[in-house]
Amino acid sequence: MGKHQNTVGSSTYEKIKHDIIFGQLVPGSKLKLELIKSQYEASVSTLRETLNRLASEGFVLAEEQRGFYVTEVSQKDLIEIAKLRVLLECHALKASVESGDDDWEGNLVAAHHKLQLMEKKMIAGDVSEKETWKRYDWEFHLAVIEACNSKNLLDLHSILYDKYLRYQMLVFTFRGDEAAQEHHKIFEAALSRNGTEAARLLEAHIVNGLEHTLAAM
Amino acid sequence: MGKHQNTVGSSTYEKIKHDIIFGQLVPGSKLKLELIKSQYEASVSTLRETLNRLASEGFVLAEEQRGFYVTEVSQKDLIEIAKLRVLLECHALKASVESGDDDWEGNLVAAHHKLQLMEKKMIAGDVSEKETWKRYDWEFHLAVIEACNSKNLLDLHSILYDKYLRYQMLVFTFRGDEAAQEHHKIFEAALSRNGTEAARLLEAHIVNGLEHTLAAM
DNA sequence: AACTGCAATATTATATGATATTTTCGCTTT
DNA sequence: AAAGCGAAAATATCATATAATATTGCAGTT
Repeated sequence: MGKHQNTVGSSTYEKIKHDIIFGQLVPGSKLKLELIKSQYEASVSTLRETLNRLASEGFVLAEEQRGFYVTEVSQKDLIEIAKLRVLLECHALKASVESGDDDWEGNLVAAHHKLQLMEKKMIAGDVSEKETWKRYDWEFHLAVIEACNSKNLLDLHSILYDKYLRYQMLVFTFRGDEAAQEHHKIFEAALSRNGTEAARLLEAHIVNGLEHTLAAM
Repeated sequence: MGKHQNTVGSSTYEKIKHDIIFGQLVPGSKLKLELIKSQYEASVSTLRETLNRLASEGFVLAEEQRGFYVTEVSQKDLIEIAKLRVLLECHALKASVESGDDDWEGNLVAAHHKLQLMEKKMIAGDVSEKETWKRYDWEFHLAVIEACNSKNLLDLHSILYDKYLRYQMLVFTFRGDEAAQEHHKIFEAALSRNGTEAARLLEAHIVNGLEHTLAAM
């Protein structure tokens, strides 16, 4: 069967990135090679490859000859990231809404539907599936902008989304019904091809999330 | 004398990145580890660290278990990069012009002056210092946006600039007087704190460069 | 006694060569 | 042609050696 099996490298990459985003690895802490070697069951070389990748993306700080550290968090950094996300995601949204085809619409409807179901569960009090919710939120936001026709833009956005997510996870408190309604409005505006309005709503959505997170920091 | 000596890792990173940007390593070609090992005088592991970093930044394509390739070039990719550069650099410019202080002005004046001198030489026919010109062009563009107050934005811009530069180097033909005049106008508008006008000029500058490069591809 | 500078030591990061997997490619067979 | 089978080549991983940094302890000074 074509089940492509992962390399040690790619799976430790996923694990460490996950642990940084979800706060298992605390901001500013040192990633001593020998220590995380046992933690992640990989050799030093493999870990260094991983940490170098994460350093390029900004999740890890690589200090020449002094080792690796989990990137620090700060209010200033969060604000920068939120602003950049607004800039890139709104831009991508407008392009996407303009050129999205039927496949795009179908995918968007599906993503919104799944997210909505998940949000209903969470509003009802079931917070057990934090990670699944995160995935659906990501898939929805991606579905909206996916037809923007720029791989470069989608790649940059993906990293920014993860950095933003890290802050949300840091203070994890679900915005609940509010966020769900914002998603729904963005969805409707995008589907009716009103790019300007959808972008306005998306900006508000991100800024509200930012303020929510800042307040909890 | 605190001249901090470079690690093998960081210097091979610089070398390989340089060779990709300046076309010594041709787009699409395979980077066989044993082969480049002798070329760059580093061990396999060290090279893998480097190539992983470059893959994160998009200069190298890492194919799981199949090795590394110099990222392909295409007109579509160039257009995407130019558009993103416009989006990010113009945004940064406006923020920078609004909040730049006296240090910023001083630095900008110096950078513009040096660039201008270089451009005069090149217009006079001396194309020997391509790399120095590149550095001054970079320093000028950076000086303009440096006061934007967002490290995240500057980091993203830096990578985008290098990707754009790679295309310029690929077809290297100096735009000469035209580009020099555009730089000068951007400089004047920025210095007189006219952010909107400066952004308009910057966009035109990038788009003109794009068209020049596209035409030569 | 507290402080400074220096040397010895321990710890950690970096780099390498060797080994284990996996893929690629040419050859044979159907 | 297409599929199957190895040998050769390339990649991924590891354990270890080397080089750098941090820490400790001690002597000399105030």
